[in-house]
Amino acid sequence: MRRSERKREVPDLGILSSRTLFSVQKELFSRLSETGHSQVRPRHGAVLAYLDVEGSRASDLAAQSGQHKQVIGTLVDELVALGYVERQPDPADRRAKLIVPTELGRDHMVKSDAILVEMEAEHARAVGEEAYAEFKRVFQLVAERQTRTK
Amino acid sequence: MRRSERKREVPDLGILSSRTLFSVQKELFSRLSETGHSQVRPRHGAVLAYLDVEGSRASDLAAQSGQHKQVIGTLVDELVALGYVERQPDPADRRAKLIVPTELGRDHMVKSDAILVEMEAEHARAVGEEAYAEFKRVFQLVAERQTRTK
DNA sequence: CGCATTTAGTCACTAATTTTGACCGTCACT
DNA sequence: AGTGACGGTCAAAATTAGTGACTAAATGCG
Repeated sequence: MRRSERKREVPDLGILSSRTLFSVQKELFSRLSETGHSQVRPRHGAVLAYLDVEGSRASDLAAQSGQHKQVIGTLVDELVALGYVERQPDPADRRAKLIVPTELGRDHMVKSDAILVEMEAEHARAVGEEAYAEFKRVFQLVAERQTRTK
Repeated sequence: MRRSERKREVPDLGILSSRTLFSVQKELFSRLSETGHSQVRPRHGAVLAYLDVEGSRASDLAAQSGQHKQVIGTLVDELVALGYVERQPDPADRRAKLIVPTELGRDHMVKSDAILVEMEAEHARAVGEEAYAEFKRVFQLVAERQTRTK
């Protein structure tokens, strides 16, 4: 059997992750753009995906998303311009600034969380609720292990 | 519970895929560079991951990797310069060219396949062989479903 | 306290990557 | 022969990623 064929029939962990990631992103942002968030692109996910309603620090977002803090900086600039977040001084640390979602930003967060939940619910329905729950459980373990041993 | 905390404890499918993809890539290419393939970067994976020993067409690689064919073109240029692949005319279609791995390219392919297998074997050992096999089975279904409904 | 070190964030710059549109030659079908 | 689709490349624009240096504030320590 050809290698390309084998990769198609028995994809490795990297291929599965990559295919899943990019098609999840594609569906998510295409559906978000239908609900009024057409200006936000996947890369803004590094901020919006981890943002707290109470506000988050840029360096926390950098750590969680795995991006450099300079990247977070420009993403926040763009999201400020689009009206999704605001920069506020952090009362606990005068060096830091809190990135706080606006009403629009909170709407985006709520909707994208809901779309993700819905997408996963459809998969669960298709493969079986129990099988999907077990899949998520093991996936989380694998992701943690893999991240650690990098 | 804060949203960022919840995302950490119960990551969604996109977050899990992204974390897994990037740490798999990081480990794979760092180990490859220790075995003499230090010039090859993750993005070349779009070509090398799906390449057949018999040679593959650029447009097949584009379709399988999800990249534009222009991207495949530049990746192939770089891999040719590095001595990993050659362009040969496709006997079956005079428009097309076959991307064929050289000896060096085949070595890369064999080694990266082996490293991936090894990495997965370690996960399987940690979470249980059976659980891991079931995880892979469901992951493949989910990836297929997700790719289809994009 | 006073000094060195670390941390949060930004600025400015450079390199790399992705995306677009047009283009040529070949194929498949009529 | 004529037409539309396909395989691949070129060139340019737009987006994204990576570096080094810098300010201000917090932290640690003698």
